[in-house]
Amino acid sequence: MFNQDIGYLLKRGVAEIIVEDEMLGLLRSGKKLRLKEGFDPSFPDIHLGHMVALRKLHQFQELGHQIVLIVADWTAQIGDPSGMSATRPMLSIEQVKANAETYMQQFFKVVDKEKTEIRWQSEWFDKFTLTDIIQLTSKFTVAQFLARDDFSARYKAERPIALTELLYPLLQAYDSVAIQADVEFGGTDQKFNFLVGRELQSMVGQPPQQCFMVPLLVGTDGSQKMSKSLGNCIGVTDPPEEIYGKVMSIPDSLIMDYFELLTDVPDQELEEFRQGLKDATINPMALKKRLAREIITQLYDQKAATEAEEHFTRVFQKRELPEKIRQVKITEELKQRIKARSFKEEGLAASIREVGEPETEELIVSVPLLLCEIGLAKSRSDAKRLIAQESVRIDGKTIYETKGNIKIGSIIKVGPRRWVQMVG
RNA sequence: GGAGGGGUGCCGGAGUGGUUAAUCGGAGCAGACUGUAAAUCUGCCGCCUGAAAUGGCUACGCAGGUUCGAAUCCUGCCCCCUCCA
Repeated sequence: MFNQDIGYLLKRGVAEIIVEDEMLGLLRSGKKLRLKEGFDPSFPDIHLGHMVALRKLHQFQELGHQIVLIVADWTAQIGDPSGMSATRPMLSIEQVKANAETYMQQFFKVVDKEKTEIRWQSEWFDKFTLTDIIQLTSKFTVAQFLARDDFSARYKAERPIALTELLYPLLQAYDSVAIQADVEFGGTDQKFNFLVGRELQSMVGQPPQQCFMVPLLVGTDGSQKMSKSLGNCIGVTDPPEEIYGKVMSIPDSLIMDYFELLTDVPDQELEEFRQGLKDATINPMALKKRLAREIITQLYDQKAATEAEEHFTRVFQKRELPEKIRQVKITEELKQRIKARSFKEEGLAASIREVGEPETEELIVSVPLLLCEIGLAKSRSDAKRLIAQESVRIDGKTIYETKGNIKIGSIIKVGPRRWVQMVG
């Protein structure tokens, strides 16, 4: 049983472990391991891509090991050299704290707070002196760093590499020394940084950490790794319906990866899925529904998953109205703004009329203006385009011109998934 | 210190005096098809005015200038990259 657990732990959803034998030895030794996970407080939002490693951490926790979460408040100022932006604005201390707070709320959706130790880089780096930095940097060579994939790629492509970026792996490595990490967790893109940590630890006489790397989850676009800046991610705090919808929109080719990395559906069952997909006895859509339920159940609960599924079926498969629609109040202020900015010509001004009781009040409005005011269009030009494309519906009727009637209770729909209901 | 290359719309990247709100690709949006999959096809894709045709404004690192007219020419400035030292 124990061996089975370990096998699952070290195989399912794992890209690479350095050094696997040592890792196995550590697990068998019965020692309570210190599992390192760092995060950059510039990006406090966790998405499913991060969740892969966090799920692993949780599994280790269940076996009694200790997570050490590091708030990388120093390296955040450098920026991880994973090719994107080299420079980024320095965050204020308050901002860092607020972001750390946000991060942890999401982090503890997946891992057990009770078994987590939280450490800040500033605990050790605030005290760092130039001497310390010189000592640290003197241990490595430029050639070693240029060996790293993205450094060498950028170097060859004659793209800039900031000196501070070279410092990034060193600082991250020092974290491992500071907390005496036994294992560091992350995506395969962290391999270089992890290895520097290993090396540094052995230089200072600590047992080198194991590097536990999970595959990078491909985002909803089906081609690039999930990342917030690419806009292809599913956030762990996204509302259930949204997670459901986004999962349904992933390409079929990703289904099995998602199952493997993000759920506990047993390997054997996954094999059946694979086979079923292969000989087309399973509808991929059905699998995605299952997947969406699994994920939402983990992040919320079963009830939320069921509701999200009902919502999806109703709104997107049957094309009915959602049960909850964002409501916008028709305030005096809104009316004034609509009046002030539309139909300035005398003849038309009169057409803004009130019919009968306030309850049945009907307004003739400039639809582009209205869409802007209630946040369904970015600008009036944008709104006009949407109308021209016949994607604006008021109470089920497609709008073809810029004039339209609304009343209390009117439902305005733009495109396939944006609704607003006007309320009094 | 010297030499060379470059800064264009969300991103990549054309354009080197006018017909350029700026070729093209990607992303995005809308639509057809569908399983909110893929593939494919169509349209849109700066802001404001107008029902629309139209019109106006803002935009090609920044500031000036030349010109009837500039992203494109001139001057100054800022920033980035590579190479040599």
